[in-house]
This record gives sequence, structure tokens and C-alpha cells, in this order.
Amino acid sequence: MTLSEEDYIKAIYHLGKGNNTTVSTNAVAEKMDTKPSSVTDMVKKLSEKGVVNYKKYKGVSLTEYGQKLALTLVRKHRLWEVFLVEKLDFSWDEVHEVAEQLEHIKSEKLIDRLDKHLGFPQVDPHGDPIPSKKGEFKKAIKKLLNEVPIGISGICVGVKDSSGPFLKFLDKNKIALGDTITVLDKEEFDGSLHIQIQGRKIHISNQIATNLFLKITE
Amino acid sequence: MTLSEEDYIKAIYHLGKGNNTTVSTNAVAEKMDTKPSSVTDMVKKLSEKGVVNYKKYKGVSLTEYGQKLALTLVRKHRLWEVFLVEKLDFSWDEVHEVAEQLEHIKSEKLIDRLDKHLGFPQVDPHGDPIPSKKGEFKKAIKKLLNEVPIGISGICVGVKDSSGPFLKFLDKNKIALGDTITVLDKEEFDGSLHIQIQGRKIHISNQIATNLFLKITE
DNA sequence: ACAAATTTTTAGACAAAACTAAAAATTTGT
DNA sequence: ACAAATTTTTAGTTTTGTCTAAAAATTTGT
Ligand SMILES: [Mn+2]
Ligand SMILES: [Mn+2]
Ligand SMILES: [Mn+2]
Ligand SMILES: [Mn+2]
Repeated sequence: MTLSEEDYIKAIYHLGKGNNTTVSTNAVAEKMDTKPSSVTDMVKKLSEKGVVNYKKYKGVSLTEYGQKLALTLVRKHRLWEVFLVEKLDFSWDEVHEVAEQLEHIKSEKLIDRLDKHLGFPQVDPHGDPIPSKKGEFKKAIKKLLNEVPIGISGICVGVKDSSGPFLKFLDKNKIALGDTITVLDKEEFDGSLHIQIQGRKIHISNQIATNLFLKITE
Repeated sequence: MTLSEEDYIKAIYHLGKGNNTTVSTNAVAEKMDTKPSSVTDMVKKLSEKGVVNYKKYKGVSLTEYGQKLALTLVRKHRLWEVFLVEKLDFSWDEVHEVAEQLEHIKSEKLIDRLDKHLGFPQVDPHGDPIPSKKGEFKKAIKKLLNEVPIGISGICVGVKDSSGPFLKFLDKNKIALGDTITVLDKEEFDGSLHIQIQGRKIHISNQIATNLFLKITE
């Protein structure tokens, strides 16, 4: 597959939300930042190659083979993201663009060895699960911190309240996007939470917990 | 620069032996495994861009700017080779093809961080020097082991005698291409050498030393 | 020096991946 | 149901990088 074909496959995969829904030409065009007519051309070619199912005017979905390719690309993308953050000290928000290039490097051995070098990570720096070599992986779901059960870990991926005071609070308490958070205990009385964040144990109010999104893989 | 343009720049650089000799269209075509007519087209384009000096029928050489680009590419290529060997346990003869792809990844930060992660290596797994960020580097020369002065190190890059018995000898004594060898002492009497190879200290005859090539950077 | 051999360039074509403009199909709203 | 709006496809170009065949320039050998 060419670099361009691979990016289309990934786009169709992500738009299909992993469960391989049929997606529209326009949706793909928007995601890829290209024109619908270009998508039609590419989708015809991918159909010829057995990568997608395509019926004129009826949208496009991945074949079994296409899904296999998509999962391999997602695996490569996320492993490289882990590498950039863990080994090269990139921050979680700097990695995407570079991984977007690295995911296209062709070498199965490279990916196997990278996986090993990284200690076979299960999730990427954004909390998204990394498919195994065979294409198996857990689904990730986004939850408010106060809804996360005791004992479960996740990665902080967003805030509900993005007001200045709240963001300032997070900064002061060293809570940042990309941090790994584990719910240790909950207080019945006021709904406050004891959590572990990046190794540290802290106590936060229910109000804070209802404004932080965690990505957890089950 | 596109991937293709970058590969042409590298080819012109390597054919010019680093001292920026003018090279012929045919030579570039052979190196790139393409046709001379394709080279003419590309060289015209690179000339437009100020990357090469080109006069019809008179060959091509890199401009100052082109040399800068070439050195950056060589730096990236060799750093990735070090990464593959040092961090991912590739052997020295498996890295070239993958580095040929990785060298085109666009991110200055990536290369800076990779350099740091690898401990600012001076040479790649083939004994070739790695240009600094500013494009400075030492020249590498190939010498027979018996001509290497005491105290100097190099990387084993080839054999003069490639007969079965000699190769078998090397194998038995665990001397392999890619090994780092330091000359510790020489015996006047018989020309034999005390060397350190991959950490081990051994004693080898003059006959062995006259059949092993070392790449040394000065 | 000059014909022959070789190298290099030109001309014309093609495939990949994109675009614009226009046509066709589908969906939506009343 | 059917006209209008929207989506999607088609047709025709463009750019990049390649190719073949033929023409032009240079180099070589006598
Ligand atoms: Mn990509
Ligand atoms: Mn990610
Ligand atoms: Mn390359
Ligand atoms: Mn090398």
C-alpha cells in the first residue's frame, strides 16, 4: 500500500468507529482534508484491491482484509507514539504529527522489536489501546472521573469545565492531560476521591472529579 | 524536499565522495537504479530549486545548500542505523533498508532527541561518521588492520581473503563484520597484534591482520 | 581529424493522486 | 409526491516522477 492509500484506510477505519460502519464519501473527504471527488477515485482503487466494499452512492466500508490493514496501521501509529513519549521525552500533544509519518515505515521486524523495546505497552499516550500483532485489542471508553470504579486506571484526556479558575486549579495541583490516574477510594459522605496520579496519592473533591474525563480500557 | 528528491541529493552526495565532485547523469542513474532520462529531469528540477549546479552535458554537483541538505540526510540515516542496532538489536547488515525509509521523516525535534537518546554517537554501525547538527564530521578511511596504529579503534568492515578457511577461522575466533576493534600493541618480531575486539583481548597473527579491513575515523 | 561509440538530452507517454466544474443520484421538506 | 437541496460521481486537468525511443552532444580510437 502507498502512503496515501494507508491514510485513507485509517480514515475509513476511524470514521467507522472500529465497528466498521459504512461511511460517506463526504465524511472521508472532510477527515482527509481533500475533495469528495478525490475520495471517489481512491475508493474505487481500494475496492479493486479488495480493501474496501464500495457501491456507488452507497458509501464505503472496510473488508476483512482492509480491517487487518487498518489495525496494523493503528498499532504502528500508537507504538511510535509511546516511543516518542517514553523514550524521547515528547509530550503527549506533540506526537501525533510525527507518528503520522512513522506509521508508514515498512518493516515488520521493526515494529516487533519496537514493541519489545517499549515493554509491550497496552495503551498509547492518549489512553487509546494498542492492537496486538494479531489485531486484538480492548475498546477504550471515555468516562468522567467520578464515574470510574475503585481500582480502575485511566488516562486524563479532557476537561468538562474549561474555565480559567478550573484550569489554574489543575495546574497548581499538577494534574495534566496525559496523566495516568487510578481511583483508590471514594468517600460516601461527600463524593470526594482518593486517587493516584503519576505516582502521587492525592485527595480531590467530587466537583473536580465531575469535570475530568478519563479514558479507560477494559 | 520530497522523498524522491532527497534520495537524489544523497546519491549525488555519495557519488561525489563527500568532496563534492561533479558526477555524471549515468552514474546517478546507476546508483538510483533508474534511467538517465529520469535523472536529467530531476536534476533540472533540483537546479531550479538551488540544490545542484547543473550545466547540460557537463554533469551535476551540489550547491552549498545542497550539501547542507545532504549532510542532514546522512546524519538522519546514520542515527537511525545506530538506533536500530543499539536499541532494537538489529544486526549491522539489516539496518540499511529501514534507515533508507526512516531518514525521510520530517521532524527536527525527533532527530535532536534521538541523537540525545543514543548518547550523541560519533559513528554508525558501519563505522561511518555521523555529521553533527551543524554538518561537521570526521572523514572515515578504510585500512588493513596491520596498518592501523597502536591505540586506534575502528570497525571491522571487510575481508581481503574471502576463502572458506579464513572465514571459518574468523567465525571460530568470534571475529565478525561490525565488531569494534582496538589495536593495543604490535609485536616487532612477527608482526602479530594484540587487539581488543568487542571487549575481549586477543592475540592475532600478522597474516590475519593483513586480511581484515577496518574503518577508522580520525 | 573525424568516424564510431558512448553519453546525455529531448519528446512524448503513462500512472498516481490531487483538483475544478458539471452532471447525476439521493435525500429532504413541505 | 415532487421540487429543492445536498451528496456523489464523472470528465477533464495538473503535478510528480517515471519510462521508451529518438535526437544531439561528447568522447574515443585510429
Ligand atoms: Mn499517516
Ligand atoms: Mn494516539
Ligand atoms: Mn531513502
Ligand atoms: Mn551506514
